[in-house]
Amino acid sequence: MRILTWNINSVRLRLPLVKKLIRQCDPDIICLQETKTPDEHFPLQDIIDAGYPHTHIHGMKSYNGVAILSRHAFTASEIYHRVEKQDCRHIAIHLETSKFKKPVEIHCLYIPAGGDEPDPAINDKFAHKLTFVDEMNSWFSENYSKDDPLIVLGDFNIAPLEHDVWSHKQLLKVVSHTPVEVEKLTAMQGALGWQDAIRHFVPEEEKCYTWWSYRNRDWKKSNRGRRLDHIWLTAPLVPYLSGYEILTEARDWEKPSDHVPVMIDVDL
DNA sequence: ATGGTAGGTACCCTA
Repeated sequence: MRILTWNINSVRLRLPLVKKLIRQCDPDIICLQETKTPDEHFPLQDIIDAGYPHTHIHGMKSYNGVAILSRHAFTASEIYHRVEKQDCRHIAIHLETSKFKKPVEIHCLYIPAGGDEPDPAINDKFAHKLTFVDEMNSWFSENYSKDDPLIVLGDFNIAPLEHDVWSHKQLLKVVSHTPVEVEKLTAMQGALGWQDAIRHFVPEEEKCYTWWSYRNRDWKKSNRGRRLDHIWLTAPLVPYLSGYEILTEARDWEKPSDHVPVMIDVDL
């Protein structure tokens, strides 16, 4: 089972790139963030025709929006509203497997970016981001145990490790790598013992990125990247993890997203 | 220290 996450930055604009991605990677499940469209304008028929008849989409006008597109039927689908907002950042599906009694749940997340100023007292967007991560931490802790087979993935907008950014020192006061948000994400990770599927394969001392800013003349040459997109698994799933890929070349596709697809293979 | 680009929308917001 190949499971993929991608912040697509407008699903309508980049539908041709979704098709290219499918041809190239053939994922079983595609999780998208920043689809930026209400459900009635989501290109659903194109997705179905591309081989993904099972879809769970939750979007809004202009901002945010998440989607799960699957080759396989799922038994349940959920929409969650976070921090008392209706802003389309968290959905989930349940998959029956032969490996586990309980369904495997896949949670697709788009954590708020948090604006520019890393001070929650003067920046509401950063305050929202911190509250959002706290709420995710307590919600997962209250509703699940470490023995449940769970996957949480998406654009977390936080690069937690030193080598998840091009310069740890220069980004300490830059939203996405500040100690306060890293601490909250790490607390959430610890609560259910989430395993970072990418760092399962890539040593922590090795640079690893999934996002490069548009505001750069040559993203590849300067290589000022950050690892903002993540796939986490609970312990029961880790033995079945068999591979990963970060599709860095997608940053050079025509009209690219600033994020690249991240995927894992799990033998389910 | 500053400004750089992109997408959606409606003359500005978010990333």
